[in-house]
Formats: sequence, C-alpha cells, structure tokens
Amino acid sequence: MNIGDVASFSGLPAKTIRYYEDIGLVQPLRKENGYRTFREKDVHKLAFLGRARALGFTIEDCRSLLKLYADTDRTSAEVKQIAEEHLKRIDHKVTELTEMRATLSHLVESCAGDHRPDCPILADLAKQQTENSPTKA
Amino acid sequence: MNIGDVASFSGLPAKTIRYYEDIGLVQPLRKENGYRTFREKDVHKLAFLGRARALGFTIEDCRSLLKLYADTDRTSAEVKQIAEEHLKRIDHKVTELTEMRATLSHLVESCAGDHRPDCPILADLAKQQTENSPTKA
DNA sequence: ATAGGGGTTCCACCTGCTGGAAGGTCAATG
DNA sequence: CATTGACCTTCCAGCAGGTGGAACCCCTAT
Repeated sequence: MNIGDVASFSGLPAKTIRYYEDIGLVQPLRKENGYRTFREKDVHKLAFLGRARALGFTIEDCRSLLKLYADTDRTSAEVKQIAEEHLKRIDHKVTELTEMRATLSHLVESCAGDHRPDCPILADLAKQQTENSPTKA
Repeated sequence: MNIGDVASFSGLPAKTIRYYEDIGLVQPLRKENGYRTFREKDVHKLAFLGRARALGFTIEDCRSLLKLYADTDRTSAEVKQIAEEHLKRIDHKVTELTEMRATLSHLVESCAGDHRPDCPILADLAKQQTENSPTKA
C-alpha cells in the first residue's frame, strides 16, 4: 500500500503519516523506487494512532499505548493509568475553559455592543487589581 | 521600573514580557545601560495583556483589544465581536473535550486495571472500523 | 577585588503538525 | 517515444506562545 491509499484508508493526511514515521511511531518498508510500503500492521497501527489522537492522547501517550498494545505481558493497570491521567488533564482543561467561559460570557452580556465607545469588557481587562504573585520565570 | 519589578507586579514572567516586546505588544524605553524602563502605561498594558491571556484570548486578539482600548473612537460593538468569537471558540473546545471525556471515561470504567493484559481501552483503540473519509492533505 | 543578583542578547526547543519548493516515478495517452 | 498528470520523495520553514539556557554586561555591597 502506498501512502496515499493509507491516507484515505486511515483518514490521516499523508504528511502526518510521514511525520509519524519520522518520530518513529511507524516503520513502513521501502520499495526499490523509494516509495514507502505499508503492511497490514502499519495500517493498523496508524488507525490506532488516529483513534488515540482523536481521544486527545499526546504523541508520547500514543507511543506508550502502542508499546503496551504490542506487549502481551502488559497489565491493564498500565493502560488504565495512562487513560486516567489523560482524563484528569481533560477535566483540568474543561474546568479552566468553563471558568473562562463564565467570566467572558458575563462580560459579553454586560456589553451593549453598539456604536458607543463605553465597554465593560475593556474596562474589566484594564481594571487595576491587587498585586499578583509572580509566576516563576 | 525594571523588568523584574514589572514581572512581580504583573505576574508575567520576565521572559514573557520580553517576548511581548519582541512581537510589538509593548514598547518600553531603554536606559543608558540598555536596561528596559517600563512606564506606568507599559505596566498597565502588561496587566491588561495578562488578564486577556488569562481569559484565553489569542495574542492577535490581544493586539486588537489593546488597539481598541487605546482608540477612544472605538465602538463597543467591535470589542464585543472579538469577545463573542472567542466565546464561540471556547464553546467549541469544551464540546470537543466533553465528547472525548465521555468516550474516555466510559473506556476507563470498563477497564479492570489489574494485573491481567486484557484491556477494553486498547481493544477499542485497535478495533477495525469502516473506512474514514480522507482528511484533506 | 569580588560576589551576588540584577539585566542583556541570541539561539534552540517544546507540540503536532502543515505548507511549499524542487525533484523522481509511474501509468496512460497522443 | 514524448509528454502529461497524479503520484511519490526529501528538506526547510512556519504556526502559537512561550520556555530554557548560554554567554555576557551592570550595579551594589562587602
């Protein structure tokens, strides 16, 4: 299978597939002419990657998951741990976004959005506040 | 005010402040010795930036917001539009994450997480599926 | 004089691709 | 047999939004 076929089959752009080879996630063979040849298992791996990425796993997570997938001596605990950590990351992000959303939608609602310059959104962004604790540089 | 003072005052790392100067968000003066000197208004701008970034606005949004802030001929409609677009982005992201979360937590729950290798998480990631529509390369 | 805690620049790296240039290959057509 | 067009290849640059580090200067206190 050439990369184009794999791309349409897996839903991943050819560029991404090449990138995945670059970072060592898949190892397709090469034909005489230099073209990549993807075996069943390569295609399967790429589909796996596509699904894992769609669930938001990082590339490093994917690497670990693929390793575990290939390792019949794995324990499901190892897999679950990765998934749970990822779940935590997702929850964290959602919380963050939800807080932003709350503040922002409040501001948006209070803004007339007309021809006048007065704007509570800008006012809020500009308002003086008590000193922040410094973030580590 | 030196950069360190501004950093602890605004809560932004010095590195970030330099970066913001680099991309033209703030224009501190320079002392004879090359040190940056931040005026009231620079510090104010940086605080503004810190708050806008904390609400998730992109740097380009921040640039626009600062411009509007400085422009007394602005209309609140212009500001509101930026905020509303950002709100939409946030909602989109939350939806995305929530869907991931649903799938993922379902998988995590179904996984024993013990010493055995059988794992529904891996099984799901590996499962054969109907052909995807190709993503544009 | 020296030590430390500022500051400066510049360059590389992070994540996860994506775009584009410059070129090789292959199958089909004129 | 030449050419066209759709493939494929590599490599380099760039996106966002910083962050880390090296190598160096500056200022104050001891």
